[in-house]
Amino acid sequence: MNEIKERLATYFPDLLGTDLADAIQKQGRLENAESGNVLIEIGGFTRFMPLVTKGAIKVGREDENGNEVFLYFLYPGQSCAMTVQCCMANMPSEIRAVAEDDTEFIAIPTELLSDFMKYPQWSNFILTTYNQRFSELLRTIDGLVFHNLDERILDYLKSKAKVSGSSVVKATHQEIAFDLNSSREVISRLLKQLEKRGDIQLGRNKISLT
DNA sequence: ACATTAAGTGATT
DNA sequence: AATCACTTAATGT
Repeated sequence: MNEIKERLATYFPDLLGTDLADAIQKQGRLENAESGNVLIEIGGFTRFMPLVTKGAIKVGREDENGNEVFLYFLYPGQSCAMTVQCCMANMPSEIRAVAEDDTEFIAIPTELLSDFMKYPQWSNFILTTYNQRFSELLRTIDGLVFHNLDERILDYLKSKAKVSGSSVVKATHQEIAFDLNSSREVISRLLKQLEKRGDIQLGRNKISLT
């Protein structure tokens, strides 16, 4: 049994069965990325669609002034709905995808995507990931609309903790500010409040969830 | 010991 | 909540 099929069985069991798994095994490639590697750049054309099998991928957007906004994380068993959208329409990417951790994924060449739609397992999978992303986006938008920056920080930290599997998050206030499109000072002050409330504990370059 | 980088603070808008 | 100007604290060389 080859590596790709093993990964599918573990993280994408719904895709197993019939010819689909064979096609993925044959045409897909197992790839690794180091933490910080940019997988998809804004305005770039994507050559593959990633199925995450290890680590996590951070997906973000940028406004016209170059401010970056964090959208969501992709975990093992998930994929990027945006890729499908812009690949099928042959449009440049609207988002940026960066490996948050040392990450492994199955890369599926984009030219196969429309072809894969003939497999019911695949079209179902696409619909499911679409729904998941949509829900996550709604949550993020809620935070934006209601200006609950402290809540957003907490959410962000929890997500990060999930990625590393540890309750200690390694990040500087500046990095958080960048991801949440805020300023370092504001993040520092809000983090201080959260610490006073007992939600977190601050250290240099690290934050512990409690 | 010194330079660099992260974090804290007060004032202003 | 953001920005500025500055201070203080931690860390690397």
